[in-house]
Amino acid sequence: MNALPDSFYVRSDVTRIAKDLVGKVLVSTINGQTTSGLIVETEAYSYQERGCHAFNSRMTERNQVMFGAGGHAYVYLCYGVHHLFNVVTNVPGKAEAVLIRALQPLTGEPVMMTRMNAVNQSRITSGPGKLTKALGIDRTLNGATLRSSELWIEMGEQVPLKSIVVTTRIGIDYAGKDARLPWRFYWRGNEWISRP
DNA sequence: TAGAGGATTGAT
DNA sequence: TCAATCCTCTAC
Repeated sequence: MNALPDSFYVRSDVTRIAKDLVGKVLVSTINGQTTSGLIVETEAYSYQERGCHAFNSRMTERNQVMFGAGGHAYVYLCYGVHHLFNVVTNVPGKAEAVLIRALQPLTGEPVMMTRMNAVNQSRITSGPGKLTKALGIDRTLNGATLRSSELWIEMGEQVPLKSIVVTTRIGIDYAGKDARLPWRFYWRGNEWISRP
């Protein structure tokens, strides 16, 4: 394991971290089975905007992990069906996080395909709800450090800024004008992004 | 304590 | 276009 240091996560610019995470490698070892993938799509969330569960620094039982130190996992259940994985950033008290929306599989593809009940590996990690299932991530990892033996993020490829597309986030129409913030980032031309 | 709705997905 | 599915949050 060669996990990114806490200093990577404990920074004050969540959009910068979201951009920096594109090209990094997310690794899980669950029940002795290792799976990993290149991060190709992310979204940033901050207590300062309405798209975020912690808007206005409102802390609840669900989102309290976001109020802790950067470098931990925030995992929650969406629509009662899908687990979504976020990376908590910034210092304690400043609730910010980066949602990992899509991966390009690197290792453990057979394990992922089994978990996904898939006959081929096409698009098995192209979406926030899919990649958590493929990597075996669920709410038992909520609050876990990203320097644990089960879940961590490593250096991957250096992605030039011009290869990162900046656009608006998906599925947060309820956020009003904040839904138009250019806080979604993805690797230009990568076939594993969740949608164009 | 009841009721509404969601940072999605896959099938119709 | 729509149902699945259940946890969380809000209002009463």
